[in-house]
Order: sequence, then C-alpha cells, then structure tokens
Amino acid sequence: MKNRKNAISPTRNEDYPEWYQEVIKAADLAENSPVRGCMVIKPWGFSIWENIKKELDKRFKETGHQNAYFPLFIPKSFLEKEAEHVEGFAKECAVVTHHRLEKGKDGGLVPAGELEEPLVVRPTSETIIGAMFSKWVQSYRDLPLLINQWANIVRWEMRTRMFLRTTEFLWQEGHTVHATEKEAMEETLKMLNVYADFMESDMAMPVIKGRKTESEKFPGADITYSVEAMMQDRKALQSGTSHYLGQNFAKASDIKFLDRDEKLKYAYTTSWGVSTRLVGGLIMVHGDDDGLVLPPKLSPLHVVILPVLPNNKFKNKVFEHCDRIKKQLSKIIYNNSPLKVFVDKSEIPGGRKKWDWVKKGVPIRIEIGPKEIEKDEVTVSRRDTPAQENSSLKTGKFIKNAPTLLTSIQNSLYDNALRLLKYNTKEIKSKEDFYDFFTPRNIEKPEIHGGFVLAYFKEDEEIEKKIQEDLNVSIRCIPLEEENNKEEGKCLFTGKPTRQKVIFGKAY
RNA sequence: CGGGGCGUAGCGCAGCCCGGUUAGCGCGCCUGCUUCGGGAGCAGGAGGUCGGUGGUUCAAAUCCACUCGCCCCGACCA
Repeated sequence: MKNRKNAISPTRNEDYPEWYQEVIKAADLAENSPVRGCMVIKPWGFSIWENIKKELDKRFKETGHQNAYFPLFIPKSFLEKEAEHVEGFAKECAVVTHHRLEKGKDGGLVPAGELEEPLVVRPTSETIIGAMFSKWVQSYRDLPLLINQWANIVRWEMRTRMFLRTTEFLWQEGHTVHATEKEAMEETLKMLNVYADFMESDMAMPVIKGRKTESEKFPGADITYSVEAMMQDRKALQSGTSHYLGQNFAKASDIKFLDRDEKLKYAYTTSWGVSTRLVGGLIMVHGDDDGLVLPPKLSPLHVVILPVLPNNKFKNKVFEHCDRIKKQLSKIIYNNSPLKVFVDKSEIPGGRKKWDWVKKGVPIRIEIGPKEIEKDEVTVSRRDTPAQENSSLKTGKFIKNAPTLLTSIQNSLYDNALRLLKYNTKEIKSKEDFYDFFTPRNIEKPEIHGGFVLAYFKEDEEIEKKIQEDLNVSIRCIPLEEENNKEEGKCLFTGKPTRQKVIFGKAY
C-alpha cells in the first residue's frame, strides 16, 4: 500500500479485464446490483452519461429530430411481425406474463392474473414505434418523420460486463420514416456521421465508419453501418450503429403514404442508436494505471481545487481563497458553458484526497495552500500526465488559460487514441501473417496482442465462421473510406480478385 | 449454456488438503493523542449466521451432496 506507484492494480498489461473492473470501482462509476446482470450507475458514472446525452441530444435536435417516448412493453405479436427481427431477438427477451401477485401457500407471493397476450420488455422499439408511425404517416406531407427516444431496454444476455453488456441498459434510439430510398439512405449515413463526429470531438475517441457484413447486421435491416473504436487492449468496440431498414419494417407495421402521384406506397425507415456502452469505451480508450481519464468535454468536473492545510489555523483563509478562485473560474466559458469547478473541503488526508480525484479522472487538479496564496500562484496538475507532475502558475494566468489547457488535454487524449489505432492497424496480405497477428505468444495467459487488420476480402460466410472459431476474430466493418478506393486486390484467404477491403478484429 | 476460477468483516485475502480453544491478517471505518505540502504514526474500538440448504460427526469455515451468486474464456450480442 505504501510506495505504491499507481492507483489501480492490476495494471492494464497485467490483466486488462480485471483492470477495467477496478477502474469502475475506483472511480465510483457503478456497481453490481442484486439483480443479476443489471448494474447500478452511481452519480459520477451517471453524470458522464448525462453529458454524453446532452451533447448528442443537441446534435439530434440540430439535425431536425424530436424526442418522444414509447412504451416499455411490446405485445408479443408485434415482435412476430418481421421474420428476421424475431429471430434476432427472440432468444434474449424478458417476458411479462402476469399482472398481479397473490399470497402463496408458504407466505411468499406468487404471480396471478395471467395476461391474455404476453408482453415483451423492449429489446429495441422498431415494432411498437412502427405501429404508431403507421397511424402518423398518411401523406408524403407527413414525411420525413424524424423521432428519437431516450430509454432503457432489456436484452437477456448470458454474460454481462459493466457498461459494455448488461441486461438492462440505457440508450437512445432514433427512428425515422422517409418517402424514398435515397432520403432514408442519406439519413442513415447522416446519423452515422453525427455519431462519428461526437465520438471524435467530444469523447476524443477516433472511430472507423463502415458497413457491417451480412452476418453482422441488425436483424431486419437491409444495411447496417457502425462506428468501431479500438480499445487499449486493441479489441474493437462497436460504439454506435445506424440501420437502413428499407421497407422491411414499413411492410411489417404497415407504414404507407399517399404520394404526389396519388399512389399508395410503403415508406422507407431507419433506426440508429448508441448506449451506455459508450461509458465503457471512454474507460477503455483513455483510462490509465491510475484510473479513469476523462476528456474535458464530457467530464462532470473540469477543475477540482484541493486546499492544502499544513496547519488547521490556515483553514478559513485557504478555504476562502479557494472559494474565490472557484468563483472566478466559474465565469470562464469552455465548450459553450461555464467551467465546472469543485472545492474539495472534505476532511480526509490531503494525499488520499488527491488520489481519489486522480482515480475519478478529473482533467485538472489545482492545489492551493498558504504558499500559493502568498505568491498568488496555483499548483496545477493535468490528468493526462503522471500524477506526481505539477507546475506552478500565477493565479490570473491559470484562470485565463484554463480553457486552453482543457483543449490541450482534450487534443492530447485524441492524439494518443489515434496513435493507438494507427499503430495497431496493419495491412496484411497472407493467411499465415493473419493467423500470426491474432495469436498471442503466451497461450496460457494471453498478453495484449493483435489489433485491426485491413485486408482485401471477398465476402464468404464459411471463412468468417472459421476465423471466428480459430481466433475469435470477426469482420468489424467494411470501411467507408475503402469503398471509394476502387483499386482491385486479392482476397487474403482465397486469392480471388476483389475491390473490397475490410477490417478484422477481436470484438467486445 | 459449455470450460476454468472464486465466494470467510465495507474491500483485498489467510485458514480448508490433515475437522477440535473466544475465526485471523492488511486496507478502510470509529475514538483519542501525535503529525501536517500529504496516499501519515501510535493506542484503543466497532464490525462476521465463514454464499445458502441439507447430510456425515461428540464436534464442520474445514468432509460429502445439492443449490445460488460473482469473475475469466467460449457461443451470442450495443
């Protein structure tokens, strides 16, 4: 415990999954609940989600979408309407069959009042929203219909991991209806870009935009696009998806409109979503061996002020000074709103107090004690440099430059993440190199290895299955960037000519 | 759901193989004193139906059976 070099044990290199769990605990983001597979998101974790929500919501509104809310329960028959959709979700649905509890023989409560038709707790809302949309859409004048909902959903997962995959999770689902295929496609790609822009500029998380293969796409979609990010263990995190649903759900839910040409037509729909999984992404992209590292644009706090009290008689003086600085900082605008500042006056030893905030990932810590007051300085530490490092700045200068400092932290986080992605993305041309790349040297206790492979690949479900079995590697996406690149190459497995380059990787 | 690991104080663990006094240790928590640019030191203290149920036994944290939960890997998925 003494002489400990870093706050989180094990380190990322020692045991990445365990490190992830420990960061969540150390930063007090969330904890497991009495309900299997469900987590409790604690205030620090939830305020990160609130910030994500706020930024995305702004972008959704800017692109013309409106929020609405649809029921948690979906009649079972609704889910049955779209064949592929049923097949995709049937295995993981929570089903409500009763609406009352009665006293049982042994004093416990037993379900009673069986429902005529079971209700499914939404695993996603295409079907119930579709049912409403079919009423709302009558004419081409009603289109496009651009709706979003912020909600919780339930998918009964076998194996759960906090933030990355829990039985219940929070998300946002956009659902839109369009008159033409072209408009629906544009919407699908527009929202994919909104996600990518948010992730890069606010989360400081570079992503690869791409199209999913047949085997990876959303049940019921014609085309699924996703944004894929690389975590520090070099595994891929599908961070958001945007689906072009064609007329599949319009037909299933009877969404028809009378067009200008007086003909009754099925509409084209899209859906797109991101979830609390993004918080997991944030942890795994930026976290270090001292805990969470938050990008300033999404951090619940920008600056935490740590009063230093060498002696209790300085207490009032130091606290007052800290409050004054907080007040001044709070007038400074960063990212279109006032800086969020907190003075930690809690009665815990100074060293521990500092480490608590390091673990929580606050971008800037400043220490203020009698010495700083006398010299009109502050001692500044930034979270993207080692916890021991700090520098002294004149108070006025620090306050004035705080937004610049935050921008610099935001940028350095992005740069580091981009370097990770670039450095661990390899172009590979042969099957042998491919297998070598994805095989750890230590099979017993695999070290962090692999990454993304960019290679020519001719779509083939058999081969996809094989590499999934052999290496646990799948096709993350077909990058949009590469789609325009019309140079022909040879498939790395079959040697067949193809113009399609794909990204392979292990995935969360 | 398959394979592996683990459930003993809030957290991390020892004890279990070879059953036997009041079940320990570190961190945290509470109180006091001392410290005070620091993940404090000393002293005292609170806190456990040893995951649960049943069995074997004079005696079970320890042996047996069943069960529940958690973590990792796999299948599946945002």
